[in-house]
Amino acid sequence: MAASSGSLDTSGNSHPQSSNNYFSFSTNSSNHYPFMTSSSFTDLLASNDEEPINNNTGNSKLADRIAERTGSGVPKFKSTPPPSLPLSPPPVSPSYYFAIPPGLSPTELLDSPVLLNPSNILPSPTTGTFPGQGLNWKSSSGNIQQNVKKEDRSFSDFSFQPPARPSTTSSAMFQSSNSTVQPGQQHTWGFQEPAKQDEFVSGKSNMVKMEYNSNSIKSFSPEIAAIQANPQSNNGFQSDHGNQPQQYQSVREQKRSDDGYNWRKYGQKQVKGSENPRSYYKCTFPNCPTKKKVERSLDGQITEIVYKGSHNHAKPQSTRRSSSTGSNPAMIPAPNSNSNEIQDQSYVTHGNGQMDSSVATPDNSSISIGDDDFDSQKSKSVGGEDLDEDEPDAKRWKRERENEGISAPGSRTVREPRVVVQTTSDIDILDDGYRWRKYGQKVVKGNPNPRAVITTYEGKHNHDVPAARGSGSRSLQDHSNNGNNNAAMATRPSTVNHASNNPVNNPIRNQRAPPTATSEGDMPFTLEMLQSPGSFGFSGFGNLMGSYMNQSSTDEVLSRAKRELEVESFW
DNA sequence: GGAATTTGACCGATC
DNA sequence: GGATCGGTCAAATTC
Repeated sequence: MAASSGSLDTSGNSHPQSSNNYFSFSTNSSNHYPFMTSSSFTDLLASNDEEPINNNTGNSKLADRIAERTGSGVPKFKSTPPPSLPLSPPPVSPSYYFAIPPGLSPTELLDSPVLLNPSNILPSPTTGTFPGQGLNWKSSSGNIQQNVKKEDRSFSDFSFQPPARPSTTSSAMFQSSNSTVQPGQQHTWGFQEPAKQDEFVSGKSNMVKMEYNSNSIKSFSPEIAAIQANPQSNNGFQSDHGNQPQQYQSVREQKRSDDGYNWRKYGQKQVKGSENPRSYYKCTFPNCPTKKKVERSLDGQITEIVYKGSHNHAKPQSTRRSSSTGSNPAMIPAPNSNSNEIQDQSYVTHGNGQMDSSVATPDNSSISIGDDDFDSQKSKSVGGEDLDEDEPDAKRWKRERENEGISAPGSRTVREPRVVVQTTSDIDILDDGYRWRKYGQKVVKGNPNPRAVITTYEGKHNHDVPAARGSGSRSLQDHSNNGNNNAAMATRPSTVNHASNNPVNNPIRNQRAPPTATSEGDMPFTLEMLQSPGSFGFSGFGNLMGSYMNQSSTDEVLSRAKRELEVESFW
């Protein structure tokens, strides 16, 4: 099938054989899933040479446009071997990814309606808070002007904190600085070197001093935050402070979570289809049924977190964490504090200062970071000396990956961490006419847009669209059905937020195809969704929550797609 | 010595 | 009914 990553049919035609109809980076007809393969961003982008993204505009290739905009060319996660692994500076300055196109300020970007649709923002499954609230992201574009200043403040608050010294306490991560972002100012992205990381996600400065990461992490587990702030974080970026001795926490040191709860590891298993060991944790609170699964890459970085169940107790005081690891006061913000604007972005924080309310919701929510691409992909870090502690299997994995050319020695394949709150009952009828049970939602790490949504479609419907759906969706459906079923799948989603089309933000493009996906028809694919109707459609700032917008016509989709493509060129 | 982690074994679900 | 897999248990180990 023409399952293509992050695709949107902007041509109005459904060509099963032509995956590039859908904003796809997949241009190789023999490989419709480049992001699931060893292809690097560069490869993928380069592939546009053959089959440029079909935006019907004849625009320059994305890679070229990126290069034009940035002057730096397309980041080469794979093809450009890291100079010397973890301690070296990133091949491309993280700030590079924050290049704002001339004439467009961060504020303007944030003012994009796509950011502001609160209906699309789900509460944290563990905190019940709404990430967007913390950022004061407005739900109405009509107030943009009035709120510009406020937006600016919020933006700067969560994002562009100058790097503090590594020894700085984690509060730096969430400090609610009122400093104004200087457009041209260079900021590190939270690749802060952990002065010390004796907690899994300790509130160290590295944890979420992630100027860059804050965007993509703020709504999620601090584990993720820590991971992303980790110099070895999944983006393959490396610390700007790379001259410091490597002080990454050991596996054992990472056992504790700073999501505010205490967890006890009760098992670990190597799951099939993933090279990463999966650890099982239980909440240590008596009778609390909450569990979580954590997958780590071989270098110890979390690639996925799955929460199961909900806490039946308030978040414990941070006594243990305080004593054990130099707790991060900011991780448990004082209610209504200014810093909540940032802290709300983290699972461990909650603007209302209550955890109970939040923990009551998980069963009804489903939020994830990462997507099934990542679930199934095999990419892993293989280039780091982190592998010193690898077990034989890990070494084997490394060897296999190298043999497969997945990642050249010394290079790093990135993988997004994923947070999933498992759910037993979120069913919605979406605009594609089908009833969907939402089980996960992802944020692309490394994506400046914390709300970018990638919806992964897996398999294909074995039934018709349920009746009584809007004409718009029917339009899409009928249209999609003109092709084969597989192609139809690609067009069913009514929205596309191709945040992942952002070459900078598309680590998933490096992902390999899942081993279980043996046929095109069964291959999972992603559609990055445009967001709310009338949205700016800026992929880099798309609304994370709510993958589907209520558009009612294909034309509208196409129109947005075009706009989005235009915006995409910023990246 | 206690607490936490590790890890092999076991169990249930699914194919 | 057997194989496989994910999840859990619990003894051993580590800190």
